[in-house]
Amino acid sequence: MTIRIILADDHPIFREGLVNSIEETGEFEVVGVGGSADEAVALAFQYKPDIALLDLSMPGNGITAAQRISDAGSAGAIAMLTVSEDSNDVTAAMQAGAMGYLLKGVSASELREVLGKIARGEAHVSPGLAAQMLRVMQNETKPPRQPIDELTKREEDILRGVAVGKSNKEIGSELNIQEKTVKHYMTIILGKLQARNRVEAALIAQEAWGKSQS
Amino acid sequence: MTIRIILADDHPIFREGLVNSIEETGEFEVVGVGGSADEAVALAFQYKPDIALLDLSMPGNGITAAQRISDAGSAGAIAMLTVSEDSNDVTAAMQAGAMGYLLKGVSASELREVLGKIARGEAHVSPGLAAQMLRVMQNETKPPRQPIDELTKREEDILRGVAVGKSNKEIGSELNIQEKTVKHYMTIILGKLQARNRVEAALIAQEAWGKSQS
DNA sequence: CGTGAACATGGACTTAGGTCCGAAGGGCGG
DNA sequence: CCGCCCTTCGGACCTAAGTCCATGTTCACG
Repeated sequence: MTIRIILADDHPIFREGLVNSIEETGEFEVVGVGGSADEAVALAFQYKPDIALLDLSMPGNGITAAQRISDAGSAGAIAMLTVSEDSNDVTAAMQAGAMGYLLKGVSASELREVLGKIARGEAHVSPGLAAQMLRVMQNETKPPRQPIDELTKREEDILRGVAVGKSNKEIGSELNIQEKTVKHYMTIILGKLQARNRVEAALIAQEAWGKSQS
Repeated sequence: MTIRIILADDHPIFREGLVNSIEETGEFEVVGVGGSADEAVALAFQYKPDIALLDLSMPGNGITAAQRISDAGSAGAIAMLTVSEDSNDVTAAMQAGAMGYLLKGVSASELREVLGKIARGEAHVSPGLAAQMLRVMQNETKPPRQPIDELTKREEDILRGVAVGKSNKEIGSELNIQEKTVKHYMTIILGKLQARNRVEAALIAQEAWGKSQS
């Protein structure tokens, strides 16, 4: 009983190497080969493979293909194949229904081993990537708290004006408050940001918020 | 008379596909296969191939390998193979002695055609990449002239102080000039940059010179 | 040699920025 | 109800920033 696989990758030479690597022990059979997301979805629908092995970055987007195949229930399992070690890609792939995520640098035997696991229902991510994902998830749950995050809504409104070089008078006019009030807020803002003057505050703002809208 | 080739790529599956693609018509013979820059250099030295086909981004850097093989005269010609369409990579590869630059998405027949040209002494870059390189080179010979580039040395000194939030007095002290002189220069700088105040000038400076040294 | 550019400074003055004290209204939570 | 925070504003005042007029020296170039 062979494990039936469809695969989709837009690099012909790699695809050929892949087919050979997968089939060389007779344990797996590649029943369909495509070069884009659309072809992958059609092949999955047509062949109902045990595993759909998809390139992450092919035309039409591998993750989109994974999502569509998963939604349609057209494959027993989905695995992604890519050079990307970006944990965002891994997360996105898993959320799209992939049971596995493999790097293109794997050897043929390792690839077959992982495919076997996936066919048995086990999820797989390269160990290095799994550790990286864990680190990223931990960092994301504890975003660093900057002084600029402690500003009130009004204070932020005013700093945004300062960050693009506007005078207190101009800011007051825009926000319909007195220049005097803007000054008052600036004193508070400078204190919170530990900035000595508005230039420093503007630079801090730009650093934190990205490019100013010049 | 077959064309003898060594190839180096750190992805085993791709490498296998590559060997098969190259050898399938009998016109080429892969005499050596490696996975890193060092292996490529050693193989070239050992086999003196007609063509060394190198992956740009393998361990030890494909461009470095190309340079070493070219310096040693160990191969008739060098060709790079990569996913990168970055024209800086193309330029670097060519400067390292590569006669060809191919994208990994090429078909097997196209690959063989290009290898044949290279073996005959013709250089080859994918047409799209060649056009992109031309555009980049044209842009580089005519760098856009920014107002900030029109500042005198002294004006720039002063703007650098302003760009990190320093007062005129502080800048004067650092540069051993009067605050009065700094003010004078600021008037000129603001005029040249068409900035209304020092905050705008600081933002322009940061935009042009990158991050301020906070 | 004459001229222009770059660098430096003074005077006088106005506007902008920032600080600190004070006051008040509204909303929210204990 | 009370305290706290947010928002808004006034007064008084001092320093910083910016402008414009003027002057002078040095250096490089035609």
